[in-house]
Amino acid sequence: MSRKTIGWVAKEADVNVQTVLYYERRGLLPAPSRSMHGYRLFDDTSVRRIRFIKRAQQLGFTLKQVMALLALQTEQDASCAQVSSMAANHLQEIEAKIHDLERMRDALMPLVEACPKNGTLKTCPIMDALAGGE
Amino acid sequence: MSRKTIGWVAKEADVNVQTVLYYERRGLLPAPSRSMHGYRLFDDTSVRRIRFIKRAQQLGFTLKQVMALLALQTEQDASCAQVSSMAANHLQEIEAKIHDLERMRDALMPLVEACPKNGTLKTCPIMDALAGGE
DNA sequence: CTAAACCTCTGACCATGGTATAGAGTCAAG
DNA sequence: CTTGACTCTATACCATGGTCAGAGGTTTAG
Repeated sequence: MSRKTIGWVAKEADVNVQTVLYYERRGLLPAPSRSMHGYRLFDDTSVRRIRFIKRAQQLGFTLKQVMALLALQTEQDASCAQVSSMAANHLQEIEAKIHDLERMRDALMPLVEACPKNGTLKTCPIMDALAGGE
Repeated sequence: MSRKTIGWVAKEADVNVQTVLYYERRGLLPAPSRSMHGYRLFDDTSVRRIRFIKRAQQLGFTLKQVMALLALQTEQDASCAQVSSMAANHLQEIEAKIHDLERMRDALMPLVEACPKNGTLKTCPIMDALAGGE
């Protein structure tokens, strides 16, 4: 397979050219080889790597965490347990965020329901709660 | 009640002095009056305002949204319905975020559970999923 | 009187995940 | 040979919610 330009990778991986450059800057993609005139030369391992990043992002991993996952991927003695541990940690963070949001929802929902929606601010239970109920 | 310094407000409202300045820069707090020597002079309406901001933040409102709420608060003809509408919108956003996170959790959890935690990366279901299962 | 402790101001910096812009060089089709 | 599309580098910008640094003025206790 002949080596392709950055535009090709971007299209294949369905990201912006700038994003590929950004990932390279961030160290998520290795510095690619270059053509005579300094053009980056990629192949489909780069495309697969970007897709890996995107899938990890869909699972809520930050680029920093993805970087750690990618680092494991290239270590030959990396174990499944390390990946699992990172994923389990991340899962806990996700659950914590869910709980935070649920707490917000549970605080806000009764206020919205209690709001008559026709009065002034003085009788608004939402504003009242925000003002501290004083 | 005598007017106090920024340090006093910060302490009363349990925020950083810098944060008070930041809120003023962002327009969440009005430009305070000044002493002879240019020092900001506050009273407890400022403290109450910062506490309002903090409570709204706890409900997940961004500073931009808080600004809108505060703007309503000072309009005399603002209605409860406007507040309610903002809150209801925000509630929907919260629920959307919860669903996103739940989707992540539901994708990640079976992978973590399926992971034997003792193999190499080649047999790791998590890595496999991230690599696209190819 | 002096030194510490507080206050002021502006502007830059942190992480996050990119996007945009400018000026210059290169490549391929017509 | 020209034109348009692509690439290069470097830098700046977006929102978010602050935090920090530096240079200076003020206040207060000893």
